[in-house]
Amino acid sequence: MSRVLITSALPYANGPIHIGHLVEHVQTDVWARFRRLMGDEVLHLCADDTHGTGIELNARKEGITPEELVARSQREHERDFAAFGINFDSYYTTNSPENQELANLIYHALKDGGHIERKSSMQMYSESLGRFLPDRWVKGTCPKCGTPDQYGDQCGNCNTTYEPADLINPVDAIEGKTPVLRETEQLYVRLADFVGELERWVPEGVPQPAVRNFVDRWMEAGLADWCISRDAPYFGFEIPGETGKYFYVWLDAPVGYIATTKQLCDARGMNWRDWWDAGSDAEIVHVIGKDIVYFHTLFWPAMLHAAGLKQPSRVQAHGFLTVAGEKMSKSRGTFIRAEVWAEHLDPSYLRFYYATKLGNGIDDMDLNLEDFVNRVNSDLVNNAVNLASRVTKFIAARFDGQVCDFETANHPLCDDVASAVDQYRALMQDWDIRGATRLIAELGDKVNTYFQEAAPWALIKTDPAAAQECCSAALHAATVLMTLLSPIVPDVAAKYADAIGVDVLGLEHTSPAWRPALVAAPDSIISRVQPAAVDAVIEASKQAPTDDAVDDTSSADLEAIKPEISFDDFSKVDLRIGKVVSASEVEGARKLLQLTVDIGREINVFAGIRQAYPDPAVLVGASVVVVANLAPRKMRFGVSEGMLLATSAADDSGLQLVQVDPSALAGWTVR
RNA sequence: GGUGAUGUAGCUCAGCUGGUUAGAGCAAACGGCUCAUAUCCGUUAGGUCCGGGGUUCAAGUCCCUGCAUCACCA
Repeated sequence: MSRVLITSALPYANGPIHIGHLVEHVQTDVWARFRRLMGDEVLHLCADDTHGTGIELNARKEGITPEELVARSQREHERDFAAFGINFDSYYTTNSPENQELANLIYHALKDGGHIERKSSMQMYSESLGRFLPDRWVKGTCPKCGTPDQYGDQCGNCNTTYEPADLINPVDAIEGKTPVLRETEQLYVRLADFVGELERWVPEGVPQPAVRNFVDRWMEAGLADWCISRDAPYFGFEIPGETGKYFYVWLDAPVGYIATTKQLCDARGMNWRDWWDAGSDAEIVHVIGKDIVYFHTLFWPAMLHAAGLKQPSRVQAHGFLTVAGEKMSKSRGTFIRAEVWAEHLDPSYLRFYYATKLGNGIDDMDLNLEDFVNRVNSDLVNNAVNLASRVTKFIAARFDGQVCDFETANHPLCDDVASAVDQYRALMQDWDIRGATRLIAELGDKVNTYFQEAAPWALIKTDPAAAQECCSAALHAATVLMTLLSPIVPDVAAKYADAIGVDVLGLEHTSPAWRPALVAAPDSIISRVQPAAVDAVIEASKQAPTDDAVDDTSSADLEAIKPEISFDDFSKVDLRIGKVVSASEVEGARKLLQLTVDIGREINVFAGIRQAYPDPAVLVGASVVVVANLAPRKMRFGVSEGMLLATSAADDSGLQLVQVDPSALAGWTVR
């Protein structure tokens, strides 16, 4: 038996859990349950990440204290994870005494080891706010390409990185006032001190080739010093021995893994050091998104090493979630909160679907809604669940719930079943959850085929004993199937277990020698996904882009106003009301729609709005605004004789045509 | 801009260190069963393995190059 401590990255306490978070937590939970199934001792831990300027700012926006914000967030997060069957041994918070104590411990170890350095630098300071400004609180014109309204760390247009002070005409993003430069002294960890140690650790702790690639490149480029302090005011832990300095949130966030262990161990009368001391025999596994690989493969192992604590046995990274091939979007209704999903759709559906897509790589994963419905209905409900249902019901109805012995040697099923268990273990151990799911589906096919060909409903008329043997073998296979499925969809497995009189399915139930005492017909285990329910989730998730006060990207992402023009310039543009006569997709063009528009005469227009109007027919009859005197433009598909006014956010999300009241007639002038 | 990943059937993906005729599931068409949640079984059809070069007796697989998509940048 091994001991495994496994974590997901700590969700930031300033927003709701959404289906993107769940990719990670489902993956972690499936794996933790898998290890438990294999008989290992498992601690599955997580916590809210609660510090930093983001929390402070959001609390201020809402008029509550950071502590109140953080407490509410934790309640909501715990509720959402529980709804999805994420089975934490503890879900704690980084804003805890244990975390402060352990952060201090690690800091002292770094300091005593001579790895902390002081450096002073000039930083942007707002006199009216009385604080230094984080990079993204400063905006101004890019010093390289001249694009206005860029953040203080990187230009969104030319991607140049720079310091906030390099911006032309910098202003703070809160009040719009001009900040001053002021000298400040900060603490840095000399990460380069740990190069030797990291070179040793990385090959064992970072087994995924694609991730290893990243890390090796960073190591080759050289490790820069890491700034771990922030000036007051800051929501976080004050640095011992300093005045007005706080730990940067990324210093104490991963320490939350240990703090949560300590809190749990204290409650259970265990010692956290049994898990985290350098000599511990426990496996420590961190599941993270690929965006935070740097922290978990360089900073974190270095910190742990300095403090004489155990480094991760494995850092397991995953890609991001897209929905329908695109980033989650509030306006498209694909920014789906866990809470909203659970209101309309069974969480097991999502767990299963993610399992069919989670491999060992860091490729992004797409939630394709049509594929989702097909996959869940065919592979889970029709294949596996229906199999469990048909076999148990048959035995309950025809054999009074009794199974009998059957010959396992040379049985058409038994070898396949046994080898499936072995393959499953190997695939899961290597984080190929998708492979394991495929294996389960294949096994389901085999058992269904066996049952179909053995046809016990016919056989029972001539040879009831043989029919019972065949059903008993099928039940054995179905039990194995449900056991292998249990880490992925525990609720489904639990209902099956109930039908065969078992508390929790375990490895012992996968033996062909095991017999249930009595087989009952199960209650409806899980029903098929209703496509209408999927539509309802999307509908319920749609919101205006500016609707969400918690999201800080709203006003910040507006495009800059263009240079001034004269009235004469403006009056050169002839805008007319147009009525859409017809609209259709353009063969071979991904973004274009072809429209015929009546502006007093009919013109042909190509518009790059297909993504916003997947069904062009809805546009017919719409009253739109057309630039009527734009020079015709020859495109690959024909000539475009006008342009339609449209609006969208800076990143093209929320794209829509500008439409006017239908009482305006075709050809009217817009002025 | 730097770096990484991906591109195989309508969809989602397998194809290990190069080796018969490129596979599976779903979706489609047809046939069969009736124990089961209209489920299950069988058959058929579906591919310029992103494009262009190259190495090799042999390339989806290796090398170069181009294109497209996605991501990360402490």
